Amino acid sequence: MTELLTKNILNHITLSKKELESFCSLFNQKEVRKKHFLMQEGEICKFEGFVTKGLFRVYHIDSNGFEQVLYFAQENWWITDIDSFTNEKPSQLYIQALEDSEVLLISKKDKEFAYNNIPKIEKLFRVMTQKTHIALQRRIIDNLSKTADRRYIDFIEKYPNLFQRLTNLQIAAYLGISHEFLSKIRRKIASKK
Amino acid sequence: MTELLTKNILNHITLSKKELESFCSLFNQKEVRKKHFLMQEGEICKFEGFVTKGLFRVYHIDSNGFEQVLYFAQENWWITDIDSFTNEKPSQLYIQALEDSEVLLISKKDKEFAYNNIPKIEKLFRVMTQKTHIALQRRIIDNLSKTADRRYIDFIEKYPNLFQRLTNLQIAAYLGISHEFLSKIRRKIASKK
DNA sequence: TTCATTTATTGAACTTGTTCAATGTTTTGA
DNA sequence: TCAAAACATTGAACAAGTTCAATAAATGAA
Repeated sequence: MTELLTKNILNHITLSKKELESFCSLFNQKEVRKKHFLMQEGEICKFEGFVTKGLFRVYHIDSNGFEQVLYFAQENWWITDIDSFTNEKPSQLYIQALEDSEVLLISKKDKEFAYNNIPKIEKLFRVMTQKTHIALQRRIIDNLSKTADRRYIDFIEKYPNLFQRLTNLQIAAYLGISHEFLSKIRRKIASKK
Repeated sequence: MTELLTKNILNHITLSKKELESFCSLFNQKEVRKKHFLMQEGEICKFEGFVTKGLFRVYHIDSNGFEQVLYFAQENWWITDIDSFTNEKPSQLYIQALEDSEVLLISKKDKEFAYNNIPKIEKLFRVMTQKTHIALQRRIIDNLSKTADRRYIDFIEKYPNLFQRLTNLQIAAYLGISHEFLSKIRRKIASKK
């Protein structure tokens, strides 16, 4: 059950079998059916999660009622609202399953326990946060410098697998454009081939 | 000389006087004159820096020759190219002083030393990276959901001090718009008052 | 299987932002 | 101090992206 998780961890740092087991035992599995929410705006995020099956979207609804997708999380990805979780304040985000999904959840208390008792866990999350940080910087630059068609093409190339599993509505909300405009981009690309 | 640095650290975590001194002694001061570069594209980022005087911009030049500002760093801010520094690969960023400035620099080797010998330093950088991470997420959502005039007004309110010290060219490069359009936004705002 | 719901496409009118070129203003460094 | 350089503003023509409304296609639950 935690096989995918241990593989993921060993990708970032090295841990003894004992440490791994000790850390993994802190997680609880949860099923989330399609369209159901792992978290909604206003709640305080009580967990950090690792997706073992399915697909989630993490999004925000702005004051005009438009949805912006912060990221998608499929198998082998971590999900949380780091702001709400860390600072124990109400979240501004929704986390919704786009397919029948399964996650392994760790509570804040158990994560603190791990920080204090398995020193390398501090490093694990520093390294992971750094990697996400780099990806976020990249995305900011891309959003500032690239047109929507370029961002769409890049998205397909970077996440061919996600592209298959997502509707155009979801992709448009990630790219920050209307789905009608995405449709026009798709037509333009198709006509060029 | 490291007074500002110690204050900044204690803002994130608690450290004994001894640990603080030991950590701070790993930094070297460097002056960077206005318009000079702390780092340029293609170099491998050898440092993590803490600004004690002046102002820097961290930016990227895209394939069309346009500049995108990732962030500004004034007194009390940290600067580095986290991707280049962490993964020891050529940077895609420029770090330039916009005023006569001073930074405290720590090398990768000395930072590793700190990680291994002052356990809480691991926590310091995890906590700092998390905070930046939250700010980056916020900015992505803002860039996706807000129009340029809104982003400009928000920028002024959030960084009144930076606003005073920056040219409109720099602010436009941060907001992701042309400086001509920023000029038109400014006129519109002024006429409304 | 069916029909209601969600998703995708299209066109027309509109808004937001860019580009280019000209002009005025401020800063700076020799 | 003064000329050159950098910065800021403006207008006109254009490109990128939105909105709204209508229609078609795909999906899903009973």
